[in-house]
Amino acid sequence: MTKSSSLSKVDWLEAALQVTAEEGIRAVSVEPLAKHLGVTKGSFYWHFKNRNDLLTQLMGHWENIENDYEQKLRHESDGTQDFLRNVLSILINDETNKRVFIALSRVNDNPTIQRSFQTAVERRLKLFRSAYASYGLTNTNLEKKAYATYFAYLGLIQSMLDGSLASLSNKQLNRLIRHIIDIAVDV
Amino acid sequence: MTKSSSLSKVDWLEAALQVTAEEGIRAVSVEPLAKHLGVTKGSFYWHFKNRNDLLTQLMGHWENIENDYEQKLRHESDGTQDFLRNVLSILINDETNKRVFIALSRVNDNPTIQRSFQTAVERRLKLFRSAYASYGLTNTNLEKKAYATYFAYLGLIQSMLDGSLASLSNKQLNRLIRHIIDIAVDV
DNA sequence: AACTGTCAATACGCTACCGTATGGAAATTT
DNA sequence: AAATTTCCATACGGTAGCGTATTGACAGTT
Repeated sequence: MTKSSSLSKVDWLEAALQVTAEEGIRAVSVEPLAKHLGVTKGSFYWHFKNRNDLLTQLMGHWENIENDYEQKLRHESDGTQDFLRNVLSILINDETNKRVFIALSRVNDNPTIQRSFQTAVERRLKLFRSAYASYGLTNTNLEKKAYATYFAYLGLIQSMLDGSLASLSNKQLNRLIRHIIDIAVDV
Repeated sequence: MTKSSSLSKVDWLEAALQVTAEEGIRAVSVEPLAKHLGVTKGSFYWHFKNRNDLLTQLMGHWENIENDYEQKLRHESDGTQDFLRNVLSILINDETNKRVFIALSRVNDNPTIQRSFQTAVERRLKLFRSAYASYGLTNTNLEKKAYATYFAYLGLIQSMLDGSLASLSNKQLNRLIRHIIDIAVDV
């Protein structure tokens, strides 16, 4: 950010992603974002057609990040015993990933973002399906287990972010997370 | 709404609750709401101090509704075998309850609403705890099971509303819901 | 040194919403 | 019937954000 005198498109996208994680998509607005980057919106409208253009490109950026993420995950532990455990552990503990995913889930007035979110949902379901397939599950058993795990994952990360688990100590929270993962891994 | 020539505070609260369910808290705005009720905001500011006052009173209204709800639930099936099954079935199938609960979960800029949401979360956890207590669970086993069920519930209803389950047929969806409830009931 | 392209500042108009001030009609009270 | 209260309309000013138009600084090119 301070490395170059003039801003690139990627600088804007990364700032936008950060704001998304911290305050949600609605807070990704051009004037505040410009102020955050220390410029005026004159710069913004040079790089982007309009706000919606930014959001669309932001979704592309995010999907690239998620692709790399998935590649890494699969490359590291696909087919092994703790593939699912690794996947869940990372999805649950990566603060930015969690926050962006939940932020996207809250959007209800932007079809492009909603499609991106559905892609992200499908990606997670696919990860869970391949894990359970490697455990020998098939057909509806596999589907049911994949969805059950997805719901538990979604409910958990959402609760971690909305304050519902604020009364738990760190130790209790970690035990709870481990328990949720144990249930998912247990077939 | 057409029953009386002039509006009462409750008329406004119910309209606000409906908008909350349909489009979220952010859409509960005074001028659109007035238009929806066929009046101007002159009326609104007679009934309420400001928008925040409306939201605060809306939370009170909602908590009353939830209290009645819980009373009814407990009165009907507390202590019986299918208490938990009834609770989940109702929480999952009542469209308005679901939508309002999720709408409240999305608020991150209004402490009053956030407190109301936490109260609603706590109410659901308490229902689950009393169910599992009647099944003989205690201490951390009871807590873990209550949270696991809450996460599954939250993940499910959220997915029902954000379109993640749109590819499922009604039959498939109902089977999935039944499966989630079965898991919850199975101790 | 002049030219061109890149990035940004400034100024402007527009929309949607909040909140206030004031006046008025209808109902209710006295 | 006069007075008061209840409920609402209208008009106004203010803020936040979007998007456009114009100008300008600076870097690299020729």
